[in-house]
Order: sequence, then C-alpha cells, then structure tokens
Amino acid sequence: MPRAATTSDAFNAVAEPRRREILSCLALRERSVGDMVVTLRLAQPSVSKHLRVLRDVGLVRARRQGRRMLYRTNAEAIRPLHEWTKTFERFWQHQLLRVKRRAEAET
Amino acid sequence: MPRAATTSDAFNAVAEPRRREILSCLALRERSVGDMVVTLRLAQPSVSKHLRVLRDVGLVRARRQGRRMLYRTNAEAIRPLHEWTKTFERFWQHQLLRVKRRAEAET
DNA sequence: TTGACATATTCCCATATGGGAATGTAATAT
DNA sequence: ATATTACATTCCCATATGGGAATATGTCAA
Repeated sequence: MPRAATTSDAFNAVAEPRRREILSCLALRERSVGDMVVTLRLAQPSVSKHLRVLRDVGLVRARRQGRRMLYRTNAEAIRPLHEWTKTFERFWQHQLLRVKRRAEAET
Repeated sequence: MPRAATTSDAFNAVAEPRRREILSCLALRERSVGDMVVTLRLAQPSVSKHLRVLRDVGLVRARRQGRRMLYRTNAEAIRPLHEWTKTFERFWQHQLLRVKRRAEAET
C-alpha cells in the first residue's frame, strides 16, 4: 500500500510546504492564479495543481470572474487539524513545567 | 520531484493516520512496541517503522528497558503544527460570524 | 470567427511510500 | 553457548507524487 493520496484529507494536503504558503496567502484575501504565480514564484501549472488538491479537500473555495479564477482559503477546513493538535496542549505544558522545575532546582 | 519524505518534518509525519493514533496513544503514557502492536492491531514491523519515522522528526522519544523499548510522545514537537493552524483561528471565527449574521437576517 | 489571455489538464519520470514476509540484532534466561 | 524474547531492518511491489513541458479548455475582445 502506498502513501495515502494528498487529496485524502486536510492532513495530507497541508503536508506540502507550498500548499501551506498558498493557504496563508489566500487567507488574507481572494487572489487569482496568476497573482499567486507572481507572488510565490511558481510555475502556473504547479499553482493550478496545488489549488486543485486544496480544493478537493475543501481547504480553498473558487469562483470565476471573467477569465480569471479567484481563490480564497476556507479556514473552517483547517479547524480539525487545530483541534487535533490542541489535544496535546496539556502535555507540552506539563513538559515545560518539568523543565522549569528542573532549572529552578539546579540554582 | 516526488513527494517530500515522511521524515522531512512533523507535517509529513502526522499525515499518516496510524502515526496520529500512535502519538495519541503514547501521549498518555510510555509504552512498549509489543504493547502498541496489541492495542492498535498492527503488525510489529509496521509499528516499528512508524515509530522510526516519528523518532526521526522528534515526535517520540525512546529508551531501552531490558529487552523492550519504551516510547513516549514528545508533545513539544507538535507545537509548531498547533501554532501554524492557530494563525487561521481568526479567519474561521470571522466566517462563523458571517454565517450567524446571515442566519439572523433570514428570520 | 479569430486571436489573445487565463487557467486547467495531461504526459512524462524519478522517487518515497506502507504493508507483508523474511531476516537481522540485542538482551535476558537457562 | 544456546534458546527465547522483543524489536529493528531489509527486500519486494503497486501506487501516488511534484515538477517540467506540452496541450486543452474557457472567456473576452475585435
């Protein structure tokens, strides 16, 4: 069995650094593909393909405006990732507390 | 260029569902490999290989106890993911507000 | 209709993958 | 020393990948 498809879920989709850049970029405001090509210095087909993946998992939404396509981030789809990482919050807080205590004990 | 290695960073490592299960499991308490095999119903080599990936990116720590290896989650390594998703928090809050307003306007 | 612009898709390829099976390695027990 | 237990690694393979290049699709303008 190979690795799961990038389009299988948000976790797989955001594993790619370029796609994370795109999401950050499109969170602030709607942008066209050509806009992203200039901003991120990527080839147009690459941008389109990344957007396709992000769209398939619902991380971006698109609408047509004349001959352009305008994309924007659908932040709601990032929330499951946030929730998952959040379940570990108390653990790293415990770890930090332990480190702090150890440091204090050493003085 | 193929997909980035699963060991290239935490984002790629946690893209795999089994590895997320392992992390959740090892966050509560230290466990041996055989323990995980039983709990997650995975073949032993699979568990070992997943743990290897998680170790390479610092998501788990290991120590030997006799003939067993005990693993535990290093929650601190999940923090960057949490921070990244957090940057989108205000955006989904905006979206929810908009949905709420629309719902209220329709009544 | 024809052309230009904007984006999407297809084809190519080297590479990393996860599981299964088999094998290697390390530590204890006898 | 040998056997046993507990993990780790290696080999195999079908499959998905991201980039580059080329091509297809879609929209407007004249």
